[in-house]
Amino acid sequence: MARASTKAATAATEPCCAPVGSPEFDMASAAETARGFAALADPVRLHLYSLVAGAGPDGVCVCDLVGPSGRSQPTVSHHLRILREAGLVASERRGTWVWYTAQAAQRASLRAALD
Amino acid sequence: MARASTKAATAATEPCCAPVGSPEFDMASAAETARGFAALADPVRLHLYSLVAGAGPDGVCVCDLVGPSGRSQPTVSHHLRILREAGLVASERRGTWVWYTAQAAQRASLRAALD
DNA sequence: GCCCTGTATCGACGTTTGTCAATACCCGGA
DNA sequence: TCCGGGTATTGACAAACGTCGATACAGGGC
Repeated sequence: MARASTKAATAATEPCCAPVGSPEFDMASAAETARGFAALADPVRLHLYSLVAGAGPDGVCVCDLVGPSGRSQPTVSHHLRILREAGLVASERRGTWVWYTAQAAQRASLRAALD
Repeated sequence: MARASTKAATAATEPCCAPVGSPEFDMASAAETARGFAALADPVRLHLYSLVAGAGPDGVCVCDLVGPSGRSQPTVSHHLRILREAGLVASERRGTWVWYTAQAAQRASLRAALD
């Protein structure tokens, strides 16, 4: 765990390592970012999100997501909830049905995390 | 599951929904992409990856990752393996120690998935 | 050769996740 | 008001995950 000089030490007896430059790491925002990535860490959710994001600004009705996902309706609802809680999609009731739309801000936020 | 006209149906008795435009969804590559996101779906791994990516092209020695992560050495090794299997980092032995370097290609691939 | 140190693997544990059937909730139409 | 259909919630279960202690492996110094 000790620290060495500025350049990688090729000698073996030295403590070990390099500068590492870890100024500080915001653990709170890291947990939030991790939740965002976790929302996309499942093939079914990735598929659902691509369907929602691929639909125009009007979004997609849930009833058009159950079929393509190949999962039961409760399972799809569960995945949509995770995407919603991660801020990647938003839901809106329109009469009998519920429509989901993609939230560009959160997608941009995750893309920015891959700087 | 039925299909409606091209525009959102405001009437309630119509079957339901919109075009949805899901041309095809490559399930195989989706699983691969999901694995990439899953690798970043944990705060500890996010921290480890930021340390690896933040270090210069030389990378970081494992011994400098255990401390900041606040986890045991086996746990860090476990997380590094997941990052490596996801293609986000690569490991290289240098004498006594093992150094990890970030793989820009996979990071770019994940960023591209957020198109 | 033996020891010492750094890293990876193994075994076990509690927690979280993905899934479905059953059920409750919400809304529009009759 | 009741009924019917779309969606969300609940309960249960197996599988996967994060974590650690103990241990095995690898390489350098003696």
